Amino acid sequence: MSLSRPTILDVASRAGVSKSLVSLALSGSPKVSEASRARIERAARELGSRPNAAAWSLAAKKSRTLGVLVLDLHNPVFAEILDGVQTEVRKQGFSTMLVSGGDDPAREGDEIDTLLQFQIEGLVLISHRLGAESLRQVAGEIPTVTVTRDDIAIPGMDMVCNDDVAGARMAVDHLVSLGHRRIVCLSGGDNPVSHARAQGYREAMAEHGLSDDARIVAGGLTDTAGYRAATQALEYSPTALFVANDIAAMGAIAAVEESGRDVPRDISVIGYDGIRLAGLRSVNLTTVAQPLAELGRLAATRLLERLEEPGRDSHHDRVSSPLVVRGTTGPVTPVPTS
Amino acid sequence: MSLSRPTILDVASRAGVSKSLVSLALSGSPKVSEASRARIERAARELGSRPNAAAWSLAAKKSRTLGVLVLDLHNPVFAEILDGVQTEVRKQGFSTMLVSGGDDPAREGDEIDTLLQFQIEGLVLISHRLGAESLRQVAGEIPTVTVTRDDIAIPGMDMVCNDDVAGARMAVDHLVSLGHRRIVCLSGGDNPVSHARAQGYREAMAEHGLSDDARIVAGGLTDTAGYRAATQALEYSPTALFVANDIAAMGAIAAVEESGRDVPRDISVIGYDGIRLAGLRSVNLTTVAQPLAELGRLAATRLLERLEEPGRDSHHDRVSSPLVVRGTTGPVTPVPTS
DNA sequence: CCCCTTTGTTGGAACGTTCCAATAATTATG
DNA sequence: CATAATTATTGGAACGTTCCAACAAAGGGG
Repeated sequence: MSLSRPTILDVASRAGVSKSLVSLALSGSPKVSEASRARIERAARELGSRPNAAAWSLAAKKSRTLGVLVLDLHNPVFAEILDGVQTEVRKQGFSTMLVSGGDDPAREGDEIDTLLQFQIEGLVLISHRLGAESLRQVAGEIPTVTVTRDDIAIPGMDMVCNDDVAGARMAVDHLVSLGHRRIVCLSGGDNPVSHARAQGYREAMAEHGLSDDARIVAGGLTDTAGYRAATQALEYSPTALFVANDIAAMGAIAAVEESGRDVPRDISVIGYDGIRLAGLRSVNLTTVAQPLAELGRLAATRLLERLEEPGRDSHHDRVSSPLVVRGTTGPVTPVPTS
Repeated sequence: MSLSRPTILDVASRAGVSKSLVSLALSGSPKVSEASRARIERAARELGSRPNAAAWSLAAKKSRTLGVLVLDLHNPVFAEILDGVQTEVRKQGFSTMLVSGGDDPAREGDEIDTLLQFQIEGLVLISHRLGAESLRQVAGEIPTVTVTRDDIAIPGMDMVCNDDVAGARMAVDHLVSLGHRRIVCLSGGDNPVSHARAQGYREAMAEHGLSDDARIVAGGLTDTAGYRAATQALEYSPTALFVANDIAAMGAIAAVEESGRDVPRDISVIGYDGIRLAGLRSVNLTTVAQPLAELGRLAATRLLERLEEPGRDSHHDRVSSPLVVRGTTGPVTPVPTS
């Protein structure tokens, strides 16, 4: 309704002081007398004034706002990491401006541009879409932290991720300890994360002397990709599947069940990511659970630290992801299926 | 790195024109000669200048930014609506500033405040948390549209939602057409949306002369709530369950299966919302699918329309949600179970 | 009682834009 | 060719803050 909101000038005249004092009082400066402070606060409350963030940011030459780019909001992994970011950022008195790349690299660039226009002070990239070149360029312009990728090290850019290789090995170890040997890996396609997970699979298989049984089927990170890859994997008559992520694992389970086999009696399935969804009763997926919210929290912390101390060396955090055993993995059945 | 980014003054001096002309050129005014425009654009590109959104918003007295408040990002329903909002808003040249209420009413108020500080021009509320009073207050301050609730009509506030009563009736009709009579409703608890869905259930049961078979079990909108409610509902030995939302329906399915019954052979289950997740192969849930992205798109459209024409009457859109039949519903088994 | 500190308070200049009224350059008109 | 009309361009005043140097008022020490 009110076309022009009250400004600090309105507050000042109502409280009978200068605009400068209002500014001081509202920013909590100690050099304002109690009397004035009380009068100013009352006036501000009565007028319902709200500081204009645009003016603030212009004058103070900072925005106290962090930009967050998420690969695609539909994927629960990102939503969960995001939540950790937001909680921490908020706690430190910053705001976040969130944009979604909508799974489209071109749009991703645009969105970063928008964020920069808003004078964000730092950028959290929850996406592995950006190429090395763009990444380097962005990181050169603004303090940046990436989450979920550890393929590119750029000086001055921080990195937070889980140890995909170790996680994948843990998954395989678990399956082996249940007696499985014919374990097929449904890879997540051509991206850094999936490569690392496949690598961990290979290493663990070798370590258990199962290199000859190692089979990697090319898949993707989606439900349908998992379904297709699993269908194909069945030709190897495996007793267990290690799938690149939880969503794809769900697709894989569907494929296994449709083929008339039971999970986990005939075939065990293990995923990766630890999205909440995997914990739902009807899914009940065994998985390597990344501490998603913690990843987000850590990323925010690192970024805020760098804002304090811009020149510091880049930090590379690699947190470990525990194995969460649920209902889709079990001991290998003694009698072979056919 | 560069402490001070290039401004239009830098561009102006490089192009040998005044700052005003740069402003004109960059905003695409027709009264700039081709020659100057080309020079200015080149200079801007070379310097890598980016308009300062804060300054812009201050000078132009608008922000071209819309605020979006989401109840909780973890719930896929909201992410999917959000996606529709963002796509449309973006198309019209606006930016969005997203905040999440984190399922906490107090924080929700704070977040709206933050949004207002950023001088957002309009607000999209994807949440049914706010009470009538706060809602009225917010809507009085800024053009607002709510999505997914139709319980409170406030003059000047637009509303976009689906017809929950009709949707619920459709669900029941579907079950009845499959021969079901003992259909139990697992309600979603004490919130406007769940009330409407339960109401639709009651109406449809009455219409089919099944009022005596109507049973409503109090539940919630989460996985575990659905599980518990379903466990309780089994005492009525139903042949079908109508569950308040998809997530709860997934919990219900788990309960049914754990009790040794098969879905859909022994008991059919139908959900509500149409989240993508429900379409995953291993879930394959029959549901009343709200056009989630469309809801978001429509909300954005209405809000932008209102910005054009501030005084207009409030629009209440109630879109219809088609039934999507998948694998969790089937004909009632001819022979009674016990 | 004067000067020095301390404590509050103030006006004005910035910040990077837009917008407007005024000017300069160009073209059309009689 | 002078003048009017049009088209390009410009400087300056906003916008709502912060920040700083300067000032007023009040104590404290000699």
